[in-house]
Amino acid sequence: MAKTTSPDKPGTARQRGVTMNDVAKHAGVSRTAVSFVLNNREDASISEETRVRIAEAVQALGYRPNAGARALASQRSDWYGIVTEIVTAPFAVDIIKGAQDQAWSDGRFLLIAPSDQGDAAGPNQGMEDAAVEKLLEQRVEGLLYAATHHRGVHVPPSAHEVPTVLVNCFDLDGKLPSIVPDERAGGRVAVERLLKAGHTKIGVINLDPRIPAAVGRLQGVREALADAGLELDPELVAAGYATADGGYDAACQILDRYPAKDRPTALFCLNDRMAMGAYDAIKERGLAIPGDIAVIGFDNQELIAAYLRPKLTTVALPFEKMGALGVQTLAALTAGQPITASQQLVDCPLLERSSV
Amino acid sequence: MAKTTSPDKPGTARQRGVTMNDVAKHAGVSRTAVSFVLNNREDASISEETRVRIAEAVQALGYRPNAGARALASQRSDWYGIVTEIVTAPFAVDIIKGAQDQAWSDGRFLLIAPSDQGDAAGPNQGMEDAAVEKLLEQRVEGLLYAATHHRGVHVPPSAHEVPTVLVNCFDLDGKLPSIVPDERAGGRVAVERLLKAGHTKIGVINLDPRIPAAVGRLQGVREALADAGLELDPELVAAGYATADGGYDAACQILDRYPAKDRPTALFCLNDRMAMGAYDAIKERGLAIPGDIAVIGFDNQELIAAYLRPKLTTVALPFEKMGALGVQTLAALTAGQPITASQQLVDCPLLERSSV
DNA sequence: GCCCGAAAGTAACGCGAGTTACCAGGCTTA
DNA sequence: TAAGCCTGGTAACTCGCGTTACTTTCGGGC
Repeated sequence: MAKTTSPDKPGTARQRGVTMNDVAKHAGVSRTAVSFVLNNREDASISEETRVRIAEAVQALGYRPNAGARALASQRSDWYGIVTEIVTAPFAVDIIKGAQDQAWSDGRFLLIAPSDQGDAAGPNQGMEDAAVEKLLEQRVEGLLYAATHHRGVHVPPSAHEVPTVLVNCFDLDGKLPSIVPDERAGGRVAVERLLKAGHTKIGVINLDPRIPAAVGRLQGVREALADAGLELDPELVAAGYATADGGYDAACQILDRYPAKDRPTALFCLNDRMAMGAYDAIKERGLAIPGDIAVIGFDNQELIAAYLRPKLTTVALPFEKMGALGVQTLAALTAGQPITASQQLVDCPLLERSSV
Repeated sequence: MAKTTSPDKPGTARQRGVTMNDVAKHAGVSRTAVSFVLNNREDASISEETRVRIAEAVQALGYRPNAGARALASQRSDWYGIVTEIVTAPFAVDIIKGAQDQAWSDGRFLLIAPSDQGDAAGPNQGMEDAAVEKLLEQRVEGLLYAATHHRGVHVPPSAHEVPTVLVNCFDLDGKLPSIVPDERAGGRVAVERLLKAGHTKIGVINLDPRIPAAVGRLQGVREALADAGLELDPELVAAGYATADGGYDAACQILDRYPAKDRPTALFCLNDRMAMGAYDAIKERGLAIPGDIAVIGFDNQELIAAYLRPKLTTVALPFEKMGALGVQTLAALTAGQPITASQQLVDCPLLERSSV
């Protein structure tokens, strides 16, 4: 048997990188000892002196552990995967940020894979399956599946091979745990804020009424009004495309439906883009915000809400928190907690700025 | 202390995963044969019949290669790493998207690591070093280093251990290749557009004049004017904070400096947020966009530019393209191309909307 | 003086692949 | 008929590291 190392061929500059073996040799101990020290295994007995020698050798050689090899040997990768359309349409990019931060501070890596989930059973299902497949090849210990818009989804079958958590969407097949914003409470807090400011005639600029966000938020609106002994007048609700133009049109409808003295004194826009349009409609009519009409938005799209003039008071979608919670939930699952189809609601806080 | 030995019995289906050995057994061949087939090695001779048998076994068993083990054995991970503050401040998130897409379609993974690069030699240099270190532990084959704002940076020393490319920033130590937007050409194209529309008196709302973006864009402005035989009148330039409020103030300054008939007929705002503020200043004065005053922005922040009313014509920062080009450059470097401190300029296209 | 147990390590195996060297048999060719 | 060559394939080594089982030394109790 040849000795452990084959002689390095002269020509090959093949920078092999320094391994635990090199450290061991340099410190005059066995590789096992190095491994013990590096992993802080208190159950193995290594003298303080040797410990120090090894640490010095690590320093001297600039040793850097090989995560892949470690994963292979220990059968755990410390990797999570996230597959998401957010990569392709970065509206809710904070989900990634939250997940990333949480994973990172837990000493894990988050592998990010793109997907083109169509709005329903995607036209591009293949890409998504491939993404999951790729992640599983990397032996991720768990999967996050995130959407840009709160909605129901079908998860690729192979995702069931490891613990999986849905973020900002929920499993239409009802098998996986999910984390979604508490739309209802969000709608409620917005209206409560307006009521508190003395507004009783509140216009609502609605989204497509079929999507979960609209359903939840509107229910919250009704609840808040009911608590104050009021009811939601259908005349005060207008729906439109989820754009600034849509918001402009809807605001015009509502505002022009009444003579000045009967006009609603506040508008609750179910997203910030629509609020942006509503601003224009209001200003065009020579009305002041919030003097004549108060406005509350939803989503807290920083670039809009924080830069509109006056700055927009809005309900924030807790993307970052949902991402973090996703990773935490995943950690619990991979630690052995049983998988259930539980749904965690995350609070949508009201951000007070200057439009109320 | 802990029972590390887990007989495969207990409740948790310790799903060992099927390996190449299993496939080999199932197909009645050696593991080597399987490896050859899976890697499509044309130099090894395997009969068509065996090939098929192996493929069937792979199917039947649902075999999935272990990327980590493959990386270990083949000494190549197919991973790139990107360390960036973009994760923490997602302004230029499209850089990640571009890089991710490119890497993905090249069959590689992009590991994303966060950093808190302060604006100068960061207060949080430690975090950044740690990020690079972590990526190197994963044995990434190359590094991307990206910033949210075009500027000079110092790269952590260990980044020099693998090919590294800077994106949207450049190496103050002048050793690494970088990819940055062509600010100068961007400024030029904006002004040329205004000139073409007949504007000759053009106000400029400037950024902090020391940053590379301002320097470059302003130079472009001068060039375009010079080509038309004009000069940049200092009176027409106002700087401000890079916010909507800053833009509002600066626009007021410029507009109120002149009587109505001498007023500039166009404003070039060096970023979209300032353009947002300028819009307000213009509208407040009862002027129409673009009828009385045309506006061009810079950055193409979708949420602003596409939703302002009228929609903002602006010069786009080519984040996505820079990200993609970063990965391409990295691929060339890891393929053996020598590392130089070359700087690639990426075009900033003008996006025509409705404000000119 | 002998046995025992803790302290301090070490040899050897396995993780899941890629890769090299080598072998068996059949067909050509001289 | 023997030497060579191609076809089809395999054993064995390697990658860097975790882990288990086993060895050696040494101090102390009886």
